[in-house]
Amino acid sequence: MSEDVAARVWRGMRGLVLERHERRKEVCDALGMSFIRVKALRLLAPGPLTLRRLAERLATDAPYTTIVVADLERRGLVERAPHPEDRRAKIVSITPEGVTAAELAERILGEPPSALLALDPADLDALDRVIARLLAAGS
Amino acid sequence: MSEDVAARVWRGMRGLVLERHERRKEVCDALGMSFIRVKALRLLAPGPLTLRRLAERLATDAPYTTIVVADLERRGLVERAPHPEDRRAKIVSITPEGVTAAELAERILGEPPSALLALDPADLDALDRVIARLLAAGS
DNA sequence: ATGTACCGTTGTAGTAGTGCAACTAATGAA
DNA sequence: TTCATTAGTTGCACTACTACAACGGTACAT
Repeated sequence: MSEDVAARVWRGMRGLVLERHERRKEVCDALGMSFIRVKALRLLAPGPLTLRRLAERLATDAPYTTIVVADLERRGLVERAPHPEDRRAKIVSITPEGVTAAELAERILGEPPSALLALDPADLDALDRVIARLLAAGS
Repeated sequence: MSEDVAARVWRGMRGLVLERHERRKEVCDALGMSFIRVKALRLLAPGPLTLRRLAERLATDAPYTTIVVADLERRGLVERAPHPEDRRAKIVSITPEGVTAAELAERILGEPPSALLALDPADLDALDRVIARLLAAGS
């Protein structure tokens, strides 16, 4: 049954990501901040967002996002500026220091498990191809 | 560079598991308990553990594990019994009601994303084979 | 202009989880 | 026996996060 295979694959992927290679604590220790702040920083790395949009991406509400952003701003990692077209909104953008921190986070979180690095190149390519398809599919 | 491929694959897997298909909230709502309790239940499903061992598996300390287990016991989902050989220790085991709850959690967490179910059977098999190898490798 | 809706902020209250200290009971070694 | 160690528990203090209410400033349609 291919549903069983899918279930086994899914369990396997979850196990790899969530149990064997959870780097949450490591990255929080390295950056000296809570995980939601790391997440915010990574979300802002590609480009500025309004606070509201950031809140959505963080799956939290605006009030808490204000606190997170204020803290990151205090650390000099992000900046808040009024939105040029909508003066109600503010755009939150990452600073050079923030980029450095975000890159460190990416390096820690993105470091592939050794098993993945040790994988046979053909297997790795197969994995790469299929994962790309999964990501391309909407959900 | 195969390291780049590995990094891309790893990022993809993390994205799938952590961003696109995070079921934490869903399972907590369904079971009416915090995620660490769900985790404890799932850890106890295969067989009893001492409280200390459970604490290790939960990556938390003994005092908090006591609280979690006491709460699960109040709900009738686990039981505490004195260890037959070491009267300092207690063995925590899951009840039939606990098994039912754990199965529900497994069903929610283990439900593969639709993209995985829609995958070409050959791709799915390839994925299955490689994931199995990754899991077989220690880390 | 006016009513409605939206954005960010402040505040408040509650839950979840972490970390540490101290205690009892039990084990095991000297 | 005595002593160090371990298992579980209780308690406390703290951080992180969630959820909601309310407010001022702004946008926009009518």
